[in-house]
Parts: sequence; structure tokens; C-alpha cells
Amino acid sequence: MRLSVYFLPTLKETPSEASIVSHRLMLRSGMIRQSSAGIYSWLPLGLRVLKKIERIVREEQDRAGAQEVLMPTIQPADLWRESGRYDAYGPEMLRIKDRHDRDMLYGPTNEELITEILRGSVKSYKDLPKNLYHIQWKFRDEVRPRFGIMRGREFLMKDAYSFDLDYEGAKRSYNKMFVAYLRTFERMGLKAIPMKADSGPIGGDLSHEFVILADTGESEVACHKDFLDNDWLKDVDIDGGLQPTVDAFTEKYAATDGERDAAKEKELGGDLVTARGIEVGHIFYFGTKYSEAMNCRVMGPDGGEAALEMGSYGIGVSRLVGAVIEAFHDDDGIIWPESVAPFKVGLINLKVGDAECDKSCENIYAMLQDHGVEVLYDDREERAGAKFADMDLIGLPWQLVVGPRGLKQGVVEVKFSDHKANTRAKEELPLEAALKRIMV
RNA sequence: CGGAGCGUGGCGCAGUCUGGUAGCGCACUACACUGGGGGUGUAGGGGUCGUAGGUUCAAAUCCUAUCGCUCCGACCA
Repeated sequence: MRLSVYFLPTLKETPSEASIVSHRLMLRSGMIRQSSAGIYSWLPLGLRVLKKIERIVREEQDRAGAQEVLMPTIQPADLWRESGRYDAYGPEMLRIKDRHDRDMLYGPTNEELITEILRGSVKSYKDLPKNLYHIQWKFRDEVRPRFGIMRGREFLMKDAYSFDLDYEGAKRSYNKMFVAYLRTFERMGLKAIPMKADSGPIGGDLSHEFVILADTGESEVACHKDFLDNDWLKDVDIDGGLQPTVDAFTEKYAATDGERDAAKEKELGGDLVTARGIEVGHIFYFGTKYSEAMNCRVMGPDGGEAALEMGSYGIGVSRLVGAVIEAFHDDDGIIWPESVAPFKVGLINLKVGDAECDKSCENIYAMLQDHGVEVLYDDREERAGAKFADMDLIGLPWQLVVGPRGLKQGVVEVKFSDHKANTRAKEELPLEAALKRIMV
């Protein structure tokens, strides 16, 4: 993509409405634009990141055996009356009426809808298990939206729903999602820690929030220090027995704000870590709560009818964009992990109009594209400083800087922004060597 | 929903107390100089001062209402 034609409205100054760093950087780097409180438009750069995150989530869901569907944003109120949640949900739910004066709502979640789909078409235990997910916009009319995209009213969420015949099956489904979540976040460069969460009226221990640690996180969390540098995800057989893996994660102490246990923390002593956290996912077993209420049953092997055992599994897809930025940035801008970066390489032509520079950049640009490398080529007639500042702001992993001075000496500058080390390192290399480094 | 604050050109702000017909920086346009970390100069363009009503000879400024947005708290992916 040529920057001269790309819609990338970067801001030198920070808009006054943004207080936290991810919100500031998303506005400044031209990723999003606010429409109204907690509701945003996604501009080209931001949308690219959103799509990358969405793709990772999708791939890991598919890998774990979940199947993608797409349910509507607008749902009929009657469905929610069946489960009793139409009245229970409160003003967070956006209620609307259609032209026939029918009660509708903009879905804040989809348990009712998915249960209705299943009850009409799943009749036998032989049809189980099933896990269906979709990635869809949700709306929750938060009293006080804040933190930009991290806590908007409209947000993109992956929600999966598992259906099993019995508790053992439900637990297997739960474990699959548990491991899939660890993988999903890891691929985004994030260290997500599964923390014991409120399991509601159902009880039990099958409810975990996945929290990433970031200094600017929204709440205080605590966990065993082993979580910070574990490697337990290796060699997991997702179709085989996941219980040992899940046990390895869940036997160590980790708790969100409301679930913390002072006695256990005291016991841990120096092994205890407290930090700020951002919740990016939540998995939850809730048994037959909806299947009973909505009459979603199958015939079991014993000839008796049973309500399905269900669980739901959410990932805040749009929130993750902000969470990644909270985790990876410096004073100059964002530092994207390559897996979610909007482009892999930023190519800077320091002197547009200079025959050598232009030729060299055009060659590099074409070559990278031929190799399937996503490259953003700054071919604008801007000052060098402006180009550097913009590139650092949008935070691509690799920058390739081509200028007349370097070309005379047969070198270009490679700048690697390392999200793990939180550094941006520059190095002058011959072009061939530079390309080699970038393309490995 | 309780508490606080803010709406003035695309962005950041001053002007409001003490009423006199709108200003600064950045960005934008043109030209020149410049050219490896947001450069300099000259000349320009752009604003019903959130909206509605009121007071007044005169309102960004005073009064009333209303809408929007932000921050702190309680609540949530």
C-alpha cells in the first residue's frame, strides 16, 4: 500500500477525550474515529488489525472443533422472555421496536438465539457434542463507556456455545476452549492468565476469566509468579486428554479482584505477583440454565429426555486491539507483535523525487509484495522527521529506510521494533542482507 | 446512576469573571529556501462560538432550558 493514497489520518496532538494510552494511540494513528460515546468507526489501519485478531481467533476456534455461524445483531424480545432475561437484563440492553411495534433488541449476547437454533434441529444424543461460535457486533448500553475501544458500548465479540449430553461432556468442551484460549492469546504475543472467576448461581469451578497483564489494566489481579514465564502449552494434544494441561494452569493461584483469597496469598509469600489486568476472555459452564428454560432437549441413550449441558465462551475481539496496545507501546507509539500488525514492513523513501531513491524503493516495494509481504510504502513528499514519526506511531515491526546517503554507501537502514523487549533497534545493512533479515 | 468538568475553524487551546461584533499554535493551500527525527519565510483559505429561547442599543461572554462529550466512583467482554 502506498501511503500517498492510503487513508491514514494521523494526529500530531492528542485529542482531549482520550486518557488511556491505547485510546490515545488509536486516535493518533488513525485507526478509529469516535462516532458517539462508546461507539467507533474503524478506519483502514485499525480495521486491518481488527481483522488479524479476528482471524487468529477464528483459526483457533476452528482448530478446537468449534464451527462458525453468524447470528443476527437484532433479536426478537420473545426469545428473551422465554429465558426470563428480557426483564432481568436491565437498561444495559438496547431495546427497540420495529414498525409493527414488536419488541426487538440489539443483542448483548446470544445464548437464547443459539439455544433456539439447536432445539429445533438437535434431537438425539448422537447429534452431540456441538460447539458453535460466531464473531459479531454486540451492544451493551454501558452507563459509562470509557477507555476508548476497550470498553465501548458497541463491540466485536467472539462467542461460542457448547452443547453436551452430560457434565463430563461439558467439561471436555470447556477444556477444549480453555486450551484454545491460551493458544489464541499467545499467538497475539499476549500472556493471558486464566483466573478463577465468579461461577454464578451454578457454582462449581468451571468459570475462568483470561486476563492479560498491563500496567494500565483496568483492575487489580493476583497470581502465582509461575504464570509469568511458563511454557506449559507445549505438546498439547487438543483432541486427546486436556485435563492435565488445564490442571497445570488451574492448580496455581490466580484470581481477579473480586475472587482474591487473602489466606492463600499470604501462603504464597514471595511467589505472589500482583498486577493490573485486562480481561480479554471469559469461559463459563452454566449447565441447563437455558436449555431447561427454553426446552432444548435430546433423547439420551437410555431412552430418556435430557436438557443439554451448555457453556459459553467469549473473547472481546475489538477490546483485544486496545489490550495489545496497552501491552506493547513506548513513548513514540505502538509496537505491534507481527501476528497482528497492520503491515509487516514500513518502507520509507527519504527523498521522493530522487531518481536513485525512487527506483530503489519501487524495486523493494514490488519485490516484497511479490513475496507476499504486507508493506506500507511511504512515498509521500514529507520531511524525513514526519515520516519517521508517523512510522513509529503506527508501530510496524519492520521499517526499511532508504535515503540518498545510505544508497551511496550501498546500505539501507533496518529498524526492528520488538514488542517483547519494548525496543526499537536500528541497523545499517546492505539491501540484500536487510531484505533477508526482514523476510525470515 | 451519584460527583466533577468541558463544548470557540480539522486538532490542541485563549477569550467568558468585567458584554462592544473572534484570536493563537498545529494542520491545510501557493511559492521560495530547505532536506536522515514533526524545518524556515512570505502570502492565503477556513469558525451560525453545541442548540433553542430570553435580557440588552449590542451576547462567545449575562439568564433559562436542552443536547453532546469527558473524567472520578458503583457496574461489565
